[in-house]
Amino acid sequence: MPELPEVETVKRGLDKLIVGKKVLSVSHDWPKSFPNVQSEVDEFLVGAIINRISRRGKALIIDLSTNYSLVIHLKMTGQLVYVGAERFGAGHPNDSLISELPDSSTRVTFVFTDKSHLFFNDQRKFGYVKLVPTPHVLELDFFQRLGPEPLVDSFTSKEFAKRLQKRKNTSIKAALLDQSVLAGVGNIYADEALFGAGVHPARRVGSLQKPQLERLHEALIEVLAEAIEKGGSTDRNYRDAEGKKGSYLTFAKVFRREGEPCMSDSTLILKTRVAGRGTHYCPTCQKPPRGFRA
DNA sequence: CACTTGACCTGTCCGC
DNA sequence: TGCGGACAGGTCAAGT
Repeated sequence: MPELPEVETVKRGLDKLIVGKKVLSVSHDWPKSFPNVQSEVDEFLVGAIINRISRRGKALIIDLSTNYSLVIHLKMTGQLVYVGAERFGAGHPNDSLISELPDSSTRVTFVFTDKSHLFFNDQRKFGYVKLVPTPHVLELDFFQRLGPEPLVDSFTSKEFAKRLQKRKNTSIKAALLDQSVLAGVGNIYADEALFGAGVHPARRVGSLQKPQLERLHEALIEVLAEAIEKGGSTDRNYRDAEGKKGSYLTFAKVFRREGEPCMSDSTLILKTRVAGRGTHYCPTCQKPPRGFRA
């Protein structure tokens, strides 16, 4: 479940690993994972040089020298793992997960001219890699709908409150998961930020007072920034560009911690369902709204 | 328009 | 042990 911190971690890894490389060949076997036709691949991807990597929300954008870009969404189980050329030479020692690739979840394989590889793995096939003319990337519906990046200065508490206006009658958790309110938050960081702010996930957006919104705004930024520092969260599938797990869940205060004592007051963490998602919270730090039953 | 639910997929876990 | 079904949760389409 790559969210903003995981995608940012992959982005930073790819910055170091593949920028400047030239694409030698590309193979793919699942149309939804790579919807472009072969002629586009031949013309705009094979032979292209990787110019620049960026992230917007949970999506990665890889700009190529052909004025095309690869738009990549990892959705639930996607991975982008780089494997250096030495692994494909003779007699090189095996190295953990990387020695297993490609595997049964590999959907797309990029080979660079120096023989290094980039694998797009995606067990559940929800994610995609698509080749789009660079000038049209941000015109894609996905990007058009996206709200602001939470980690830029212009994302103020005031901007946050304004964005929440159109979601007044839903739960705050559903609003945080709505990518048009802000970009990049998913199930893990929604729960963590709500705990950090002491706000119950089922609270109606319209019922929150300004100080609570300010605390939530602050908690969102804090949680996302700390998660990037820890290399993101690995629940099961997530890996960074070098095939390594993120360590944030070791530090998570509520996510996947049902039945454990709250770090703040030792009340047992509960798990319920809000906005159709598994939702974790401390019932005393995050006072449930009237009428809420777990 | 606001909001919720189901579909897209597959691996894992739980109960029988 | 085997097997069906629930579950995991990001986004879009379709529903109320």
